[in-house]
Amino acid sequence: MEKKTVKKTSKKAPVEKKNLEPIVLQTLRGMKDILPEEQSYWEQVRRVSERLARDYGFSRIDLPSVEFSNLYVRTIGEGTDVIDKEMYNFTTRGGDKVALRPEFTAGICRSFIQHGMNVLSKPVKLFSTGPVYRYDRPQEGRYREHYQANFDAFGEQDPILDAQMIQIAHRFMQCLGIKAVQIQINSIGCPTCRKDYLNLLVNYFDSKKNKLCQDCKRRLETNPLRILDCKEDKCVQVAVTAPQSVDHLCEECHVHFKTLLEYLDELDLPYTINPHLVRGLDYYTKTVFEIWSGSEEGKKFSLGGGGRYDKLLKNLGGEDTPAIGFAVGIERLIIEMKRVQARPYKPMKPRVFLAQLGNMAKKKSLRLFSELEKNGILIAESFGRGSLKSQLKVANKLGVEFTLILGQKEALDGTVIVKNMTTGVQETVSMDKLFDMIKRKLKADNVVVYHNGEHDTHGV
RNA sequence: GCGAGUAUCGUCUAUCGGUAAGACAUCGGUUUGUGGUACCGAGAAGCUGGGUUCAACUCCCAGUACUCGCCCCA
Repeated sequence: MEKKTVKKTSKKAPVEKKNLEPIVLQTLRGMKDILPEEQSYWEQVRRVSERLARDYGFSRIDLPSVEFSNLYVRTIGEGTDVIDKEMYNFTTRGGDKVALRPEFTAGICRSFIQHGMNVLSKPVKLFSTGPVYRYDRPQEGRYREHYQANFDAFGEQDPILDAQMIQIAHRFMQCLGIKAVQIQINSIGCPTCRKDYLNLLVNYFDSKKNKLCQDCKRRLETNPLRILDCKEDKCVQVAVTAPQSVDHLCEECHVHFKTLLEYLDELDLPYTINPHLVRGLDYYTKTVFEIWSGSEEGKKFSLGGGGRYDKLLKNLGGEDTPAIGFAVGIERLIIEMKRVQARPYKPMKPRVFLAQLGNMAKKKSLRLFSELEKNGILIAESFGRGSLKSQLKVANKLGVEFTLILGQKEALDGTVIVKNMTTGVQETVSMDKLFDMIKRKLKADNVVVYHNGEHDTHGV
């Protein structure tokens, strides 16, 4: 057998071969590993989102992370930051211009049309979750790759759907233990009434042009709605007295909004009408909303948002289909969960540990483990360890209630030692009685006190 | 895209222009088939690249990453 001298590896110069660039052992900027210790939060979000999706009648759909760039450009709109500054665009080897999805809705609309979902009974409710990508400057709660949970409903224009969507978003937060949220809501009308409103707005801002910041002077040309959303002091001043879209809705949009508010009142959902809420994507019509974290004072940030996009399907070449949707940012939910000390998901912990000693027992223990697993007994092990002592240490740290000890002697006799980790009492039982005994003991459930009085509080 | 700050073992934190220290965690041991404590031991770090210097982890510059603010958004 050849002996190898194991060279000490260093993360600085991992590759010694010539002509190879050193591997950078680091995530890309704005991208993050979701490590095991974080998973209890993620699991909780997954469980809540999947349950709500099911309960509110949404079918799951999973789409590629990559689509033709122009799908996003056409839906989200040129002139938006998402498209102009934040898209992960690239060209494939075949020459296709594609992009990593910056959001879900565009792809879902594409899929809806492509697969003729317009023939399904309405509303067609679709739930999706996964990573989305924006090439942005990372900071807390903002990553270049981040996860969203996304809900869309197609084919129903009744504002009751708007109300239900907001209800789901709100329930989502509640179920995660995030109680203090604000629902911000606005209506930006349909293309018809928005056109008139925009004229009014442009006239208004034009008359106060010299009081606006540089960006907003530009926005006057490109995207006047966004001036309402500007955080510059002077622009805020000007925007306060600007005409509001809710005051200039056409009859239909007005009724829609009014009815929605009635539904929300009926649901006892507290909302704030925010005439400056405009959202950064061009496809919205009528209802737009966001869910903000936090109470009155303190920092607020958007946990999720969405709105109606009644014209988008038609614009993409599909049948004229009203639709509404929203997305929540999972990383942001988790930040908020931690802030309010919400409970993450607690996975089942093994209550039995299997220790082995000696070659023969080691072989047998592999099978025994598997038999226990097949019998639904969640069990831990540390097969790689040699000494019984070190295995018991692990067992102790895991906080199990029983340890099964399988040694040379037991392996020969067809028995196993069952050790109560609380009392230290142990007994030898024959293999064929083992499963019943374990099950009985675990059901007894009277073992809660640890022998040093300490509770294992691996909460996270 | 703009502005500010930060960068030392896996984590947290020291020190120093001249050999980088500790705590937690990890692994091993304290007579070999028995866990909590204690004791002993081991492994483990100066983000990268330049410059100043006899000498740089320390000072300077650049890059990178992270954090914060703005923009925007989830």
